[in-house]
Amino acid sequence: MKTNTPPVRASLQFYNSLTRHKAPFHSENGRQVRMYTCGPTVYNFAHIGNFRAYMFEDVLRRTLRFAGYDVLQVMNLTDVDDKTIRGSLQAGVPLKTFTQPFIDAFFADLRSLNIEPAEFYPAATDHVPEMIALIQRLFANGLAYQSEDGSVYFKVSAWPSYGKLAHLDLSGLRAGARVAQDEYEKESVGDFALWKAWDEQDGDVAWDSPWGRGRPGWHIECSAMGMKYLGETFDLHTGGIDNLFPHHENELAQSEGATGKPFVHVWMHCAHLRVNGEKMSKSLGNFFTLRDLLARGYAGRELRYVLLNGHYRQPLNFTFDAVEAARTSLARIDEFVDRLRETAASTPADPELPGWVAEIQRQFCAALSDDLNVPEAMAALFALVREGNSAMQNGSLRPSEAAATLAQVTDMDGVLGLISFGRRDARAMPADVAALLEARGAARQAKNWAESDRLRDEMARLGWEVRDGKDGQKVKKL
RNA sequence: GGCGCGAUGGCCGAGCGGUUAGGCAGAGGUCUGCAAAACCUCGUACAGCGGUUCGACUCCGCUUCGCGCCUCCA
Repeated sequence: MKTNTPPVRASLQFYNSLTRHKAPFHSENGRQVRMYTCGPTVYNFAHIGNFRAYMFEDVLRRTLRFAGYDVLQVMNLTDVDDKTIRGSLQAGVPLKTFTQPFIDAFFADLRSLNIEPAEFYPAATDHVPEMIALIQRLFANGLAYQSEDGSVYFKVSAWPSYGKLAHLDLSGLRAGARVAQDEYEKESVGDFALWKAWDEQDGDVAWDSPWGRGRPGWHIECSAMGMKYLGETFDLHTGGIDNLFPHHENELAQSEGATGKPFVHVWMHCAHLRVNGEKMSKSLGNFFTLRDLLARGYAGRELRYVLLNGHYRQPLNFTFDAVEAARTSLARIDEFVDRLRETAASTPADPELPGWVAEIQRQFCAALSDDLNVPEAMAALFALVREGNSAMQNGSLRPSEAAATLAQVTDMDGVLGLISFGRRDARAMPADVAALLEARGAARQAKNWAESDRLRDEMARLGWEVRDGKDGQKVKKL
């Protein structure tokens, strides 16, 4: 069915970390948008702070699709670095054996949050040849050198635009507060590793390269894999704000240093998640993985709601109160959708939307188009809920209009991903509950309210809620 | 020290130079046998002090408090 989505495509605008301004978004390839999103380092279970970033990227992706674009998204899996190597050594298993369960867990977590899958999830260990090739190009351009220990570094001093993303200047870097003492083999403290020579702590994790055995640096993996799947120049690159420096700055320098072309048009960064107003940390006891929260009985969609409902460039405060509020809010939305369905029955949707629905839809689009203002988009959704309920209550919403409204809600949910996901199935009523329902109906007919209430309580004890409306009893699985 | 961000009613959380954000919680009401749901009404919120302005939560400055990055943490 064709929905009445206004053309937001022309009006999308995003804040670009590179320019520090909002600007209208244009893809390089017309209909297709190519985006690279920094993925997890798979040495552990991801925590909810990580998922705030992945949620932001999900909204971005869904908004682009909503606006009519085809999205080609890459999310890398960092499966070789200090932490993964350390973990595998401690566990006494090969690297891949160590990381695989965390990769599986990561995908399971994405599913429980209804985060749409990316098109590609390349693993670093599968792309070492591409990284080596890229480093060779940097050598050819005079931007890389090998130190005495065999490691290869990027020569920041040879790349004048270094610092343009993080807006840092090199003199500041040199005076940096944290200068590692063991970095003497670098020519300059600002230089970063492209290739790390093997040392004992790497165990058997090593690849052959023109510079001897070793392993790739962290930054080079994103450059190599981004280019492999998206080309040497692409539209969007996202990540958490803490990736901005040094990771993204380094990636940018490497990539443009190798190709001589612009690497990414728009860089977008998501602010941190806080928990009860504090930074999440193990010592504060407020460090939660997604699994921790699911185990506490919170549903994925409730957590999705919480993670979604803030502007991505603003720190978001995670509280358990907020999850409780999300639960109630979702119940209201669910209630509304059910009611629309009942009102619509199987009536075909009006081709014309009721005026007030069209207006709300317009606001919804405008909010998202303006640098992904999800809270405002949510406000529009709730305006629809309120006015829709009101119209259904006074009987002024015709079934065909209800059907059209439902189609709009479904359309909006393409971005929000809240409605058609994660609701407990309305399982078939067990025979005992059905019997109670029937008995209650009879009691009600006889105006035996005491018996009616008793049966309602009994059903509640079995996990079924019953409500009385104009057209009889309605049952819902709790 | 450098670069940057924030302080909104009980909680979460948008926003704008002058007109309601929204959600949750709370109070009252309508409906209902009751309950639930739904709808209606209700909060003199914009850290403090100055300034600009006819008018500032919204711009500027200062102060206080909090936060992020400054070599591998989303």
